Amino acid sequence: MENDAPTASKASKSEQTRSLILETAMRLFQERGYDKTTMRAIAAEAGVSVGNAYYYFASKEHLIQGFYDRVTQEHIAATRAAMHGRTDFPERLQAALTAWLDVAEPYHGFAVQFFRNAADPDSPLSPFSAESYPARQTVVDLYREVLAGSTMKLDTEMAEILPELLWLHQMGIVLFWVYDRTPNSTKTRDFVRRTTPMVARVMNLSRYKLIRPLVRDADKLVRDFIVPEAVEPAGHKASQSQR
Amino acid sequence: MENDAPTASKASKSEQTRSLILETAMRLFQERGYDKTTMRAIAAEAGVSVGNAYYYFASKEHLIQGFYDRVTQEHIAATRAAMHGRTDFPERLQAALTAWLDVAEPYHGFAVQFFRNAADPDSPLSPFSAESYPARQTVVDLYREVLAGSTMKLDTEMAEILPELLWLHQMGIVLFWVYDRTPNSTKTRDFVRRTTPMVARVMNLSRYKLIRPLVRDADKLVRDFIVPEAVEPAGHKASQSQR
DNA sequence: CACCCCACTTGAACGCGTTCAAAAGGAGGG
DNA sequence: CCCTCCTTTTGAACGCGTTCAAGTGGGGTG
Repeated sequence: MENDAPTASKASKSEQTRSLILETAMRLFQERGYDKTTMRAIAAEAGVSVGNAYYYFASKEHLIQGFYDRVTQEHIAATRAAMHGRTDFPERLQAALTAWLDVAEPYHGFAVQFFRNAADPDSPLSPFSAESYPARQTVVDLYREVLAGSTMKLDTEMAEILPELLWLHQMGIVLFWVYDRTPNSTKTRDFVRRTTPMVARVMNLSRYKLIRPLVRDADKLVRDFIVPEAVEPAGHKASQSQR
Repeated sequence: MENDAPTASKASKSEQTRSLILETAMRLFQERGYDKTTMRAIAAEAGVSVGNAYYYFASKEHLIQGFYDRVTQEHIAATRAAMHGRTDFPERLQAALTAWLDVAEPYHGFAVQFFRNAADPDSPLSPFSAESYPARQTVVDLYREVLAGSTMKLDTEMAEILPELLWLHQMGIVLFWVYDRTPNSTKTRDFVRRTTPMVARVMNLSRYKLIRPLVRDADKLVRDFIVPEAVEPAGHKASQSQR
């Protein structure tokens, strides 16, 4: 995750321990769910002490960041594969969203915990937090790609903020998914299938005279309130414990 | 919350204890925040035992339901007062949203904690849960009122689902508010001020031929996926303990 | 009055996430 | 070889939400 530069040629002892704990945690979360996996159990299973786990991860929640990063990486790869050769925008968008559902499905059980954090602005895990800005930007870029590779025509004004909006749209889908208890998230998949063409139609409409002023206002609104200007630079980095 | 019907003419001893605990909890939550208020502290301050608190409230979270109900009641009253005499839809909508912000402001500090828990579909406190269906419906009815009292014209099809959508819209605003750290939630208030007329414009547009099919699809989508048909009746009542 | 029943109350105990002072390595420097 | 200074590791201990077996008390019944 972090760069580790200084020494290490392949994988310092420290780095090994760290990922051993992370892997163990991820496995147990998947096997027993988040709540039923205790820090003691993770430590025991990994063959270290509880305190050691806390040396590498500031809290139990921070272990989830591992899940988040992993899902994001797989999501991007899967989306690129699924979009390959397609230029129809709705198809590409649907590919991206369906890919997310495929990748995240195994974690559905404890994804709830993830979303709990989303509602807490103080949590570094919140998708809106400064700490997760890089991860967020990665996904925004993915949607930029979804858009760029399509034949969809829209004015530059719109094109600029759209990736951000599509990311927000994905967050909405994820919220829907978290609440969805149907097997294999069938309901969410249907929702996506029916929602995607509508999104495309709204985007098309945005070129009509009638709607233009509304679009312009919406654009300005998003710029003023939603998209952060570069995010405050100042020190954080304090994501880990370091006494 | 529960009905208590059987005996009690004015306020059975039981009912007194119950509300004593609730009032104490609400006060401490406000004074110290949710996390820093311990169940032991609540019990001590109320002059009862911890176990007794758990006799009346299944969990610490359940105490928050009190906050939720109170805010809802005040919100409805404040909105009616603010809308009085106005028939312009955007004005009425803005009145409703601003009223919420006014009423909820004192609790901003621990509303975060509340929303954290609310994001959990398993929690009875979730705004989407079956348990909070009545409370939700109360607010949906409020928005029905906002709409009905306005001069805004829209076809019946639209008018039917719109209250639900406006409730959803309010949820979005609340999410925004939770993240807003400006004094007196100025940013959220600006957001509402600028957002409200746009909502009205979208609603107006919905009558144009060009957009009609889109609206029809959206309507169907909402009916199929969002608005629950009376909420499943069956078990899973098992969310809480009850000896 | 004695008895029972049951709504109500108690507080010790449990399991959890988290903290922290202290120990153990281990890599240089003398 | 020892001393020093970090990084890493340990596990007991703390405070919390929650549970539960054991009371307590008052009203109805015989």
